[in-house]
Amino acid sequence: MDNFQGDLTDVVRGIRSGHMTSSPGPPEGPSPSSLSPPPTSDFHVDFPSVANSQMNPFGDPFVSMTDPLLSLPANFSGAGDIKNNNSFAVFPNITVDDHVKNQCSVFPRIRISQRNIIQDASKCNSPAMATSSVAAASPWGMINVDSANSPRNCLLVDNNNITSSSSQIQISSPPQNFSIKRRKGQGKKVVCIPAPAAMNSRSSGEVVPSDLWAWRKYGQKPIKGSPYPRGYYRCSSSKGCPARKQVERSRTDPNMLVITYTSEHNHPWPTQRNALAGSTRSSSSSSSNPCSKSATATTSVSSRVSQNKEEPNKSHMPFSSTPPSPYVARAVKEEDVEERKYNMEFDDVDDTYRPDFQHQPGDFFADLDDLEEDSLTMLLSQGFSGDNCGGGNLDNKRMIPDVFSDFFDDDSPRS
DNA sequence: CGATTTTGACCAGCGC
DNA sequence: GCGCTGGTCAAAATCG
Repeated sequence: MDNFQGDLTDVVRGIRSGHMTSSPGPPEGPSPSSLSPPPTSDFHVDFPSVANSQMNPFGDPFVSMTDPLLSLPANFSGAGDIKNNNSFAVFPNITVDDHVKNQCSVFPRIRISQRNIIQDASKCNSPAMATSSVAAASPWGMINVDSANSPRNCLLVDNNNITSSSSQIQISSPPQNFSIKRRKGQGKKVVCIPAPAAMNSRSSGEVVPSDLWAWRKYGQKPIKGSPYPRGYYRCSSSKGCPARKQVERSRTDPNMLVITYTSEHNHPWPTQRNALAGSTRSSSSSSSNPCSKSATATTSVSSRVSQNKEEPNKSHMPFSSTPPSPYVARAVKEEDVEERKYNMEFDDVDDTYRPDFQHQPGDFFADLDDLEEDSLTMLLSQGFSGDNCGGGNLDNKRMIPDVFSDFFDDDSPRS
């Protein structure tokens, strides 16, 4: 029925069209226009380059992984569009040359130090976001926030102050927000992201942001007090993986999706076999060939991401080559976290979701070079539309994933 | 045919 | 104990 969830495609569309707040929502739901704008605040978001990702003190294997929610061809006007459309994401320019030079993280990962978290986020008012300090991460993003000072933890991007040319982007004054936290006492990580409008989904119109893991929906329930249903997903990347997530709209802000992650993945990134299993139908398993005709312009980003997942473990993922897995998802003792989080120091990142490594970090980070490059390889090989698949149009051209092709059908510059 | 989504039923936890 | 609520199960439907 009515789901007001969204997937990356819609996020992208929303960003592109400036309709991030256009999600329909039920009649009884709060009107987006009635919502108070978030406060103006300043903090920094560091987009780690390949170099600094290698210096990642957190040992986070995802640090150099790409963030589908934050990835778009910047040349679609990049900051300009963001500026005009109240978008939350910042998009890197992607070129073949960038790839070759290994200078471009296709999906830059946002990391916000707690010390940089705005102290004036009081206008952020999602109840779900209203508890305790948090440092958590999804596979596609990690943000450490101090909610002690922000009832609603938000990553807010300034319409007026975005610099995409360097690895550091100053952000302030947000129209949209993005936050991650752990729900008190439940061992959960809550992610709050702008809810895309349901524009291209399956029958129900349900669309869910992708986060590189393969999720299978196993239930949906109406939630008391909320006009929006909650979707229940489990990890389908690996059989027996306890990872769960719940996706629902914020009650107070229908434009926000609240994603609650429960339990940790007990496996590396999806294996090739299961990545396919976890992919959505819109991406045919036969489309390992990026030029496959089965890949249509309406294929969701989610499915494409799932497709991409099958690549990493083939040979490039740092945890793919050495069975058993070189890393296991960290089993967080949430009770301990709960006890600590109110006293968490700004530099305390222990609460951050991250995997443990069973091999030398240096080995892992050495692998990140390949990983970083391979991320783009995957995108280039799978995410672009047919014309680019012929191999003849790669010359320093902006490569535009066909998942974004809709945005360029009209007046958007491609080069 | 295999995998996912949908959706009603079932179960457990909690408060009264 | 009862009712409410949230989380999960599983059969059917759907899709590529």
